[in-house]
Amino acid sequence: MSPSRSSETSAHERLYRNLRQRIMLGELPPGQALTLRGIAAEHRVSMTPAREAVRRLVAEGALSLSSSGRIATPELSVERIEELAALRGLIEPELASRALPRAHQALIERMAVINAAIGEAAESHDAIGYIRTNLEFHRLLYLRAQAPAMLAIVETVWLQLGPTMRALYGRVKRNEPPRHHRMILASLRAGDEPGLRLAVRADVTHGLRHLGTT
Amino acid sequence: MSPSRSSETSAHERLYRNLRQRIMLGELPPGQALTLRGIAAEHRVSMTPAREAVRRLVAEGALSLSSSGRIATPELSVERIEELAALRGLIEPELASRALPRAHQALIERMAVINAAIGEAAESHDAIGYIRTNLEFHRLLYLRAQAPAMLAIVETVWLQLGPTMRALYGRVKRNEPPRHHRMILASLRAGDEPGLRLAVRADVTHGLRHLGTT
DNA sequence: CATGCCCGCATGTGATCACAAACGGGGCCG
DNA sequence: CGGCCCCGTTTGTGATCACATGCGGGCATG
Repeated sequence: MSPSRSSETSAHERLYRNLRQRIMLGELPPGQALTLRGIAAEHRVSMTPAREAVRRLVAEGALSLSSSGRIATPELSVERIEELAALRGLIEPELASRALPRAHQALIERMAVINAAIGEAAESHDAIGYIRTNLEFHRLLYLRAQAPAMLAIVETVWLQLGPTMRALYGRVKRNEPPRHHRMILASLRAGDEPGLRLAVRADVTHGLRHLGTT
Repeated sequence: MSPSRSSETSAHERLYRNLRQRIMLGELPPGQALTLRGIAAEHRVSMTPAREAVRRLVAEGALSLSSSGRIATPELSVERIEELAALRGLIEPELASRALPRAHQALIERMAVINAAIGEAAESHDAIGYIRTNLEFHRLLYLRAQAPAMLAIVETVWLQLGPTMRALYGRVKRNEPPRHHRMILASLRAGDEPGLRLAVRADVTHGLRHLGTT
């Protein structure tokens, strides 16, 4: 076809990034149905790149296939959510700990700025903005850990939790940033490694705890 | 086309499973080049299912694409290997701990049998058999943890390490099962949770430690 | 004999077609 | 009025084709 848009990356890569971002930020509710032809048409490409992007996202747990092959965002069971939260609680403190020696003042200030943005998103009840800035807060720290494989796995977990997080934060009306973020920043400033691990673990575990109200 | 082989699963699923197993067991050395047409021809299907299987494996880190899209098994840097080993050391003790309360006598005996098979594979210098039985030993335990998401992530890590493990075990001539396996079995029998965590962590960390000889 | 260029072929990407299955709505029967 | 069946249509799967790209071997050149 005419390469009207001469983007650097291949078509399926663009579809993949677009879908991945929408899922991770919770723009799609759990159980949302998708079709290959719909995705393809939306991006003005044929079914082939759509198939590859979907296949990739299914492999990462960001989408699920019904027994007959229909595509939808996953509807997570409570057990699975708790398991994914446990994985976050296992890996993220490790990433934070590895990032701590490299976390300079400038980084901490940038994190504080993002934390303020989280507060703004919370005040205006912007669920997607809240999720996005919250993930940015964590990712900015973890990038300093110089551990790409660990970060990739954590992002996969975030991806799987995306639709559920949206449903969760859409219900719980927050007005302020997570309380543990201040503890994370304080521990970073103090160079307090055990405190940082605890703060990160608490932050990660806390948000996913009130699920009994489902 | 004529559905000559009426297998239950779709074609790309069969290709995926076949390739995944070969990679995880270390049948392919690091840097081994593959082609879509080659994979397709080997399984008597068209390129389409081969593409989807490869895409899925790339998403899991089992295969890597060059900048021009060529397919090969990944050649891991030492840093990445250490990171993946750290992930194993983080998650596998947790899985073992969760499996412990459900680990009955019958399970422990089956693990002991597999451990003997590991010894046989080691004696006959059967690298692939060694890797396969070793993973079976761990998987059999972790299945009891009732934590499918964690198990899936650990298996992804195993998958990424597959070609490297082959290169590793092919060089180091082992003659016996990993020494920490006896500690794992003993901790299981004694119901000793902290000991189990330590034994698993040691087992996982130990095997990947002697990399300086590269 | 070493080195760099060049062309042919292998390879991945995307589009399109054919087909089987299953979803779902409308109508029929109890 | 409710439940069930049936058929049209949507949807995923696999095959095949056209094309751009880049790798690699062979030849010419210094």
